[in-house]
Amino acid sequence: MASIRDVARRAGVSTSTVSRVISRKIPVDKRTGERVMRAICELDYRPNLIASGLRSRSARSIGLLVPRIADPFFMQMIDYVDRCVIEHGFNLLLFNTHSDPAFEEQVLDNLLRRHVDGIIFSSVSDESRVPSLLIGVEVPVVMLDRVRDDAKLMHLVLNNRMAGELAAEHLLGLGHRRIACVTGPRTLHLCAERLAGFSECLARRGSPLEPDFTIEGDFSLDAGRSAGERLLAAQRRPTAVWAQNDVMAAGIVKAAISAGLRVPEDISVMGMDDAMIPEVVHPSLTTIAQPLKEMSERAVEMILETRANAVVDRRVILDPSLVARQSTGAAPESRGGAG
Amino acid sequence: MASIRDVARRAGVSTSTVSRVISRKIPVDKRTGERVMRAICELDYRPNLIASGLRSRSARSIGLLVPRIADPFFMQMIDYVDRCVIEHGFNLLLFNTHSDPAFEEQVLDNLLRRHVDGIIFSSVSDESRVPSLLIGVEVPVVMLDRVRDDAKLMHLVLNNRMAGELAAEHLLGLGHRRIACVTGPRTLHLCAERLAGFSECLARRGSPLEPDFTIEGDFSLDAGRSAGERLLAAQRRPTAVWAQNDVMAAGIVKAAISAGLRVPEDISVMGMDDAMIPEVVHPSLTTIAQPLKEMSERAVEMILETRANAVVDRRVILDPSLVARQSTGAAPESRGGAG
DNA sequence: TTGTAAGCGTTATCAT
DNA sequence: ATGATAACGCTTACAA
Repeated sequence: MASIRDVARRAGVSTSTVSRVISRKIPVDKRTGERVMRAICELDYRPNLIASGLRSRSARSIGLLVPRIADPFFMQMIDYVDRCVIEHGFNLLLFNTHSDPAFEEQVLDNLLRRHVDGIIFSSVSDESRVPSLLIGVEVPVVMLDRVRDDAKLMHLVLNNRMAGELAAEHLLGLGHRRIACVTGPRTLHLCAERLAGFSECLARRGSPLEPDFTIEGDFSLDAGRSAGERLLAAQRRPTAVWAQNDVMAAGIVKAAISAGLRVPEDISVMGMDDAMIPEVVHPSLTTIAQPLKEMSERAVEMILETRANAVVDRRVILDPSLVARQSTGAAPESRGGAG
Repeated sequence: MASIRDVARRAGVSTSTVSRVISRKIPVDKRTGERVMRAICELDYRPNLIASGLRSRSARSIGLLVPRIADPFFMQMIDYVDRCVIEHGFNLLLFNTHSDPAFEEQVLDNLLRRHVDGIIFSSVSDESRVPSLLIGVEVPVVMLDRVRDDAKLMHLVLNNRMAGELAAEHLLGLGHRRIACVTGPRTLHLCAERLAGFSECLARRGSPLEPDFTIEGDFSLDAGRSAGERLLAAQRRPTAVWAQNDVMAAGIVKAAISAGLRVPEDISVMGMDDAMIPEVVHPSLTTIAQPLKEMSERAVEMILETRANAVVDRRVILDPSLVARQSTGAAPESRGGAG
């Protein structure tokens, strides 16, 4: 493959001139510039980004760490981050941490060896040592949805408490009083926050969450399904359920329909995330949407701005929003006779 | 950050010795080896993969090109490829071609500049010039699901004709005779193959596909939904539909249920791919599964073996399989009275 | 077994 | 505006 020397030789200039033509940061005489460009084309020359990365200390790539690739939410995130990263002339290095602290550390090591220009880190395990390992590092890091206040790292978090409140308000507004919640792993701060917002809002409005009506899941379809089955088996079953992600909500819907119930006529179900799942299932899921596009873009921008020594907010909080679809409706009691 | 020189200095050896200790390909005296390791730990030294990549001409990374990241099928593929790549000590560079030939070429250029160790390329557009551009290249390339016979490139394809046959056999076996098919973009060879297998099998068994009963879609939920609506509006509607991916099948299910039909009692629906969607919707989708795990692993192995100068099959064909779930059942005619 | 030294293909610095 | 030259941090002949 042709190198910058071959181009220089062919164009009758030095390698520095070729480099200048390519980077187009430093002015070059128009005629020599054209000669160089011609040589580049004739030789089908492609600058070697590895070499360039070594010398300029930037391989123009961003590392994205997610706990799970095969997940609708993270898949959307990967897509958005990728678009944004490409737009800025960078590439995406993708790492799956498998929600495993040990794996995370190994992956991090790898990442640092590759000298990426920035790291976007979405962990779903609050015990990870990685954030602390990340503090000394010279590359910009943005943590997504983590709260442990390592003020040294940039943070981009969702207002998870508000997510719970929005869900509660929506269901209360439809007349529901017997409301259940299927949470994610309770050890996750973000799940606890969502639940707190949800239950506090219910309590404030006079319909406190019953202990039997909060079930912990692991964000999987099966967790949703079995939580649904348990809730429906209760003597006085709930008329509405909020699941802390859409996949579990889909599981609950399956459990309900399998049990001969109609959604939302007999029971309302809502989810969270608003990535892919809600439209695919029937009835379409009402959900709490995360501003995933904005989150992804902000993360990339925070990194790029830090790199450029711009002044950057070190902590950004974004608001979720309600997206009403078909899976929630008026409470049975408020439509027909008393429950 | 500490470099190999710092380590060498601290351990009182040369940089080559340090390099040997790290690569552990060349024997090193046990005692010096330990001294070096200690120095590495003390300095928290991490070999720079950019520098190593430049010198050794291998950055230990594999490039994966997919037409769409935010898609259940490709998401699964990305996950499997990543696992396999990591297992072999490589990293994944992900590229979204957006099913756009122009974008593909730009992305390819980028890929070549990065001197990846191999390229796995899954395109969903047969007109792309990329494969021809790829022929001269010195890095191993594996094409997924492309048929245009550039014998210069390695291929890994699904037996798409068999996929159509399996679908037809399944529905015929359940007693269906009025059967429809919602295809992907007809310009794609793989879609044409699936349809050919499907319709030839039906014709062979005396239930040829009616022209009105094949509808072209674009693999999207909306395409499935509107195709479903059109099919259900027909005077004599089909009793079974095969969609060439699961997302469109989900759209058809939604159309059917919205029209007041039961699945599968009134109409059977089946999909293809078997990635994420079939379990999430209700009823769970019967589908034609692609052996995605095997495909992904084979692709990575083909690259690694080529790199190691092993003899490699240049063309691998894998078989799909039927996964029966709840969305298909006996034809209405064959259960109750005649249609 | 270990050290020396020459690159890998760029870019950055300093001249001119 | 352009050229010579020295890095960047590592690997790898080759020599010892």
